[in-house]
Amino acid sequence: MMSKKKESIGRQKIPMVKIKKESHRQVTFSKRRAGLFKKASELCTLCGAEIGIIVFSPAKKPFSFGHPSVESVLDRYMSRNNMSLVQTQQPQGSPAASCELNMQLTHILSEVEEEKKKGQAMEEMRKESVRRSVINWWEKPVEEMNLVQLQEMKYALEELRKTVVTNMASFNEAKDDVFGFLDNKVTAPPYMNMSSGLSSIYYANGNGCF
Amino acid sequence: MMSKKKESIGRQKIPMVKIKKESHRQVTFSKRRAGLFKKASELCTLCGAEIGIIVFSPAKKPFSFGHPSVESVLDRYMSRNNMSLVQTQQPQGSPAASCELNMQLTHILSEVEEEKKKGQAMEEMRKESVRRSVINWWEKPVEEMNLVQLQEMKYALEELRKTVVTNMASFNEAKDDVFGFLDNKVTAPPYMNMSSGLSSIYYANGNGCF
DNA sequence: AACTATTTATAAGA
DNA sequence: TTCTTATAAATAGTT
Repeated sequence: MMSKKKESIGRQKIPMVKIKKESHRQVTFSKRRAGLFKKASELCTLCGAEIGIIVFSPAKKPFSFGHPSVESVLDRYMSRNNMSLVQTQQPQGSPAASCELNMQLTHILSEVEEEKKKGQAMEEMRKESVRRSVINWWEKPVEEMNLVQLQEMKYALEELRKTVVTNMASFNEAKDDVFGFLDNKVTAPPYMNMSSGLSSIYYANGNGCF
Repeated sequence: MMSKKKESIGRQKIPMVKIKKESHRQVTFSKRRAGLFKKASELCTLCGAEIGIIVFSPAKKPFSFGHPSVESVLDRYMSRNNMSLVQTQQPQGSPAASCELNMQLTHILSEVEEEKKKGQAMEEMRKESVRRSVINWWEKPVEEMNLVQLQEMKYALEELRKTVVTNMASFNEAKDDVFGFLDNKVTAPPYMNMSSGLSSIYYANGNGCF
């Protein structure tokens, strides 16, 4: 056994953007689809969950995973939604639309919140940068300029945070104003599922309204 | 130096059987569901796939993930399989208001998405910068790079703030609109077929919305 | 909700 | 496609 090191550079980090090269994308799709289905199957086994997954490849080919079966999961999902629509007789207005809009509003709110967190994280980063710069400012001539930049950024960040906080408040008011009346009528408060960070609209609900 | 031993035994291999302990199972469900949705979102981004996922927790709570939307993916899957979506007609309020609101929300959603992506990209850049800085800080003046990073970030943050402010304003308008039409108790003809998702173009409903 | 130590997933290369 | 390998990412157990 000789030392034939580095036979591979191993897994490398890749940017989270669409893979350009067709062949490469196809390979990645296959691998990751398999990985996704495996994760789903483990979730079913470990937690007793029921899962249905539909995947369309970039070439529009359909793949699916289901436990106990795709159909049972989809049926249940849809009947739940439809049941709720049938049972929930709303007096007037557009309750279904309201429910959906409310959910999307909630979704947006959570995203705004996420941005706020990011803003705060970046402020932390700024502080860190400042710290380092202050420690070394006498070493480099660019430091002074850097500090000016940092001050400007600090200002921008503080403004951003103010704005976000203010608007969050008005958003919440708006939400309550518009949809509050639903709460003491037929529908339960909409349930919002977690966000994973990519898709435009995905939500589930306990009251079947979407 | 001493102590500071094993603060954690780290991840351990677990048998692939249903987790007995209820609380433990619930925690694992949450963690792994999040992981599953993240994987799905990455598959969408990297490969341009379209994915719909329905998950029922052990407690029968539904969660879903969809890109571009659960409905569009399920609908496409079902039409391929000669299944029929049960579409229940819902009485609608002011179609014009709904349409307007939907457009507003679609617009806001897409902008928030865009900002979110920007934020993520920024975060990546920061990480990369930090990583390089840590490795080479004694070799090169990282100050310059940091300056560029900071300038870019400042610009991005200012843009974000503008967007947030703009969106808040337009949403508040939208809020007033929907509030008004709900209050009006409009009795509208129940011919309008409300689809589930903003991007579900499959359910043509004749009013040009969605 | 955060933190490690490990296991698991997977990007590259063959 | 399938296999290998080294590294990135997910997560089990703990606080």
